[in-house]
Amino acid sequence: MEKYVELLKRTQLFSGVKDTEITSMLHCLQAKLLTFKKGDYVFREGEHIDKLTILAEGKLLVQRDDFWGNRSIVNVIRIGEMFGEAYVAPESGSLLNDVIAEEDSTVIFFDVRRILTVCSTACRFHSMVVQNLFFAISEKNRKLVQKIDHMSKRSTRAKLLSYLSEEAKRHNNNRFTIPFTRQQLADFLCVDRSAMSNELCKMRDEGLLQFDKNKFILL
Amino acid sequence: MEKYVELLKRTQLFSGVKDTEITSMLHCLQAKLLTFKKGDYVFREGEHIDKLTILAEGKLLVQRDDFWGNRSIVNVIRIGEMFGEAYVAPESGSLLNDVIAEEDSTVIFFDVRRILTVCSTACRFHSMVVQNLFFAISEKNRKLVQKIDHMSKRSTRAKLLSYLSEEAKRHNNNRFTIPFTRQQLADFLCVDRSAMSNELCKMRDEGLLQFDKNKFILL
DNA sequence: ACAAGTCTGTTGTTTTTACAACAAAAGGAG
DNA sequence: CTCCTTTTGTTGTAAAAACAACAGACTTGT
Repeated sequence: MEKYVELLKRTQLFSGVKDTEITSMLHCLQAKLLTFKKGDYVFREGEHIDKLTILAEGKLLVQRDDFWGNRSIVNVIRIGEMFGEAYVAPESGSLLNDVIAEEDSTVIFFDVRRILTVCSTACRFHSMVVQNLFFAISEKNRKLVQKIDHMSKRSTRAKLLSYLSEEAKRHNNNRFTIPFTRQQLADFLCVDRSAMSNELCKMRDEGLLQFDKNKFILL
Repeated sequence: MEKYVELLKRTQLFSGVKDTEITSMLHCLQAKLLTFKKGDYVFREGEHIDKLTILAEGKLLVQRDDFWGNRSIVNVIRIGEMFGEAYVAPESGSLLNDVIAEEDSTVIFFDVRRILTVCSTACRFHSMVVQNLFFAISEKNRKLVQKIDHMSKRSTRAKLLSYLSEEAKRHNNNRFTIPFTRQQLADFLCVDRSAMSNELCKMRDEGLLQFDKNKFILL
């Protein structure tokens, strides 16, 4: 656990909290470390969760398979990112998605109740963490709206352009790497993989962009 | 303003706060009342907002028109509901959507900075409001994921079924009224109106549901 | 009550997407 | 290195959605 203090220091949740304070908060929040093999479920849809998690190693996908077997990827959790913020609130209902390890992963679990119930004596920085959590949920909220914006586009091409240009903007660079395989990108944008692959190649042939695997260049 | 204390008492933000305390908080948060005619912009995409708002009268739509003129409705704000929570955080960037009065509307504006900076002396219930705000953002987050879930469905029919069955579940009743005209529902689900209208009628003919205007019955 | 405008359902046509199937390329395990 | 699996691009066909255009029902304002 101690080895992840450096990582935690750079996360949104512990932003501005010092090493020694993080160490004491790990106890206060009853932090636990769990590992998952590729393909393992971290959470299942329908579960009632009372844990906030930060990813220490690997990669997670927040996704959902519907009745017809179509998969929809809602979000990717990368190292240092969080999952479960939206379920910190009491009466937040059951989880709407599966969370699955896309690679062998290590996840830090925090006790939710310990976060909201400020322990004034032990952790002076508890309130700062609560505020960080607040801003984190706020930011995830805006990201979800952005995703809705991509998905709202009518054609596969428009969805791709919307997503890719946002990634370019986010990286401040027209060269960037996406965290998806083709199938995953299709599941993220909710379109058919082969149709999307086709569209990507057309766009490349038209000189709109270049790509190699999951490295893209917008032109 | 005083006439809306009863309304505010029943909102998520002021849940658990007494009348007299709400009255004093209205000053503390520099509450201001503004009215909008049908079609007026309450906020515009790209704006930097520093106000939290609660709708007192009318109806608002959170929407966005893309390059090709396709409109996407992200959310409806009904009386007592809130907009702007996700932009309370500093550095939350510019607004991603337009907010438009769908009917003549009255909106209460609160100063965001006053909400986050707890004034310990004046308002004992300030911290409760902050917590309420926290839970509200959290809930909106989950609602956005639900919307993504509807939109992720591949066919118009599946999108409709996903949306309508959630509404039925939310109302605890297979009879319910939706807050949309056909065009708006189409914009909300990001599909073509006529195709959707067609699909609705097919579903009715197959005995899956009944409808009259925006009243629906699932069978 | 009337006229103008909006909303809804309906139809036919065009375009796009989904689906299925396969081959080539890349990556991994033994 | 070789075999096996996964990923990606490609194609043809079937299905679905978008688009356009219009008529009737319903609203709204005068």
